[in-house]
Amino acid sequence: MADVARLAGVSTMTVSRALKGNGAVTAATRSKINAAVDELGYVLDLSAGSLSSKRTGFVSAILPTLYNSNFSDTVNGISEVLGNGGKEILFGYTNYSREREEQLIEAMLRRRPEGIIVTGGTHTPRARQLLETAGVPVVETWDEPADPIDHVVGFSNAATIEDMTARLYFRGYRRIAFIGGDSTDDVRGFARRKGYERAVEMLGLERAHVVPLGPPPITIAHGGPGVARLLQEWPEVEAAICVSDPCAFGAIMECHRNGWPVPERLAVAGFGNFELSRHCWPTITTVAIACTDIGRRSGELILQAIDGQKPAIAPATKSIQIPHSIIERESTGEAASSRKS
Amino acid sequence: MADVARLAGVSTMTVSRALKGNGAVTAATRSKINAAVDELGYVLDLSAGSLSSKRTGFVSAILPTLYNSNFSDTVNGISEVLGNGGKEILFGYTNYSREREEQLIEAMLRRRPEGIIVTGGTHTPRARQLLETAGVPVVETWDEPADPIDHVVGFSNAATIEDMTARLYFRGYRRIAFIGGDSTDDVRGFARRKGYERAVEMLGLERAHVVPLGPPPITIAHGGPGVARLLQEWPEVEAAICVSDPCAFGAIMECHRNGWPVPERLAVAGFGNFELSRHCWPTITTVAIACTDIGRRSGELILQAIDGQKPAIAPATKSIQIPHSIIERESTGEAASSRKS
DNA sequence: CTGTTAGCGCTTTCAC
DNA sequence: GTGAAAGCGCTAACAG
Repeated sequence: MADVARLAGVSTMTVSRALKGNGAVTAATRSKINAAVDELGYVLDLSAGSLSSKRTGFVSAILPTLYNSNFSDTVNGISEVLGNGGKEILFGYTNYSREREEQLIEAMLRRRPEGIIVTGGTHTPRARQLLETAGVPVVETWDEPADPIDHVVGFSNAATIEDMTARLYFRGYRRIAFIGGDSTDDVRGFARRKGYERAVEMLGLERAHVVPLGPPPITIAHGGPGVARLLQEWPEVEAAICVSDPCAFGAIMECHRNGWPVPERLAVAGFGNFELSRHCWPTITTVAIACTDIGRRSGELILQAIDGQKPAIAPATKSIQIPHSIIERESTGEAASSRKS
Repeated sequence: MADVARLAGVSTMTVSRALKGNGAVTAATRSKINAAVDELGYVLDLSAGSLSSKRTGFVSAILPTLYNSNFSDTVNGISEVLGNGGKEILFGYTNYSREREEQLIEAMLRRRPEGIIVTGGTHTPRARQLLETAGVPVVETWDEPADPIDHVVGFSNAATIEDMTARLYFRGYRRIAFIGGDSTDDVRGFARRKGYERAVEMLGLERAHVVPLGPPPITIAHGGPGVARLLQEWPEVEAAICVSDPCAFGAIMECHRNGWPVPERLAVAGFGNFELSRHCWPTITTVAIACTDIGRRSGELILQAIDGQKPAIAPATKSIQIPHSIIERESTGEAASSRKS
């Protein structure tokens, strides 16, 4: 920067102001500086700047996995808002491990993020403590933590599947099973299963049946074996709710393979409204969440909190509810009436 | 850090050494320091450290999209190797826009990465210049650039589809179409289409037929309309090679929907060996690339180059070829013989 | 094995 | 609108 200043015949301070755009610099000096910048191929060094300004321009975002377009949507939402706010995002993936999350949080804290977005409301004690004492706004997403650290942008995973179960009941299904959601490592899948069980109880259904799939990530590959096991364990089952759309898709493909018509032999529903489910044959009934909005709202909250910190008035902790909706498609269609008739 | 040093009764330099792990520090002083760190809840500030040491610990990785598990695999490979090498990764997504890539490169350069991994070998002139003058190792991946900037970890997209076309020919198919690959924005898809056309010519097939899908990203949604249009434009077609697996999947689902048996009425092949294709019904014939290896090798190259720079001997620019293989599955199975008989 | 000194490249703060 | 001085929090380099 000193070189640029010398070449432009000004001080480094003026160069700094010109490059940041906001500072008050004459058009003339500005163009001289730009010329010098171009000639030297100079690129501003933000790491030096952030040391001095005490604002790194980083926000951390920690998510479970790269391989889930629901989370990718959230990432997109975060990027969109924070990008416009001039922040860069440091992404980290936990692979559904709380220990890994703790490590990631610690690693990111070393980069002095101005805000932290995490997925879910359960963390290791140390992770929680790190987040609480980090001194920057924290947003927990995709869940409704019992005891929030700071801000929350989430929804009740249990409620979504309660709704789905009720909807299947409404369509005439009585023997409804759940595939997945047995591992506490997948906080959200676990909550969905709980929602299923609660709904079964409230609707007074004869039986709740859960097919365990083990620890996450649950992928397409889990659906086939899951549905095969379900039909063996409970041949009278009429409908299966899968912990997620990819799992539902795997289940449906297995049904095709075995000549079990969907939804006539077995209705299948998923979660997440993945692209897959819209184009699959049959199309898959699912729970739609505004995943991108989760990211956007989280980003907005962080941005506000960063700005808000300056007036020495800590902005009130916010909890934003993201709505969900049941999308009924072919995989649970007309079946109920036809099977009854 | 001064606080920690005071509490532990040592100098900041000793604290710095203890915290980096490598420095020579007595076990006794080290434990005193750790105690002080824990008591104060101190977390090292890497941005300050990197200013001083001139090593930021960052490596940039720029990819086309979040929504493609092939690239996610590459991201995973990069993370794996660079994580072990003590580097953090700054990810950026271009959404297949070269302008966006240029912006990303510039933004990342401001963070002084120690290495840059980009996807593909075509960049805007300015982007190319930025990469060339960045003074850090650059790896181009997923392609075989005609004029590489520095290192390359790639493969010939054209060759993969030449192979696929030849394989279909070998299986008896003669009327083979290609779906997608019409947009120059998708460098790799475009190359695949070129491979198809070359193969058609070399095999002396009667006709090359390409169904255009427009600019990327090409998703599942494109497959259905693509195949419908193909069968209308060229009813005699026997096999379709899709620019990617998701597209092939969409095509197959459309076939189901219309009662066109796959592969009996139309054989379908894809690219990328997505999880989808292994579990779909029918399973999808595809090109498998060692995507994770692309990431791993790129990471290794960067790591070597960073180390190598010190001995003042610039390490030779390397070009690593990633192999591909054709995986034949049900979507192109037995059809040829049966249709001939 | 530990401490001292200097300085990384920028921005803050204040003066003009 | 521009400049000078000081310092952000750490580590390189050297001395002991």
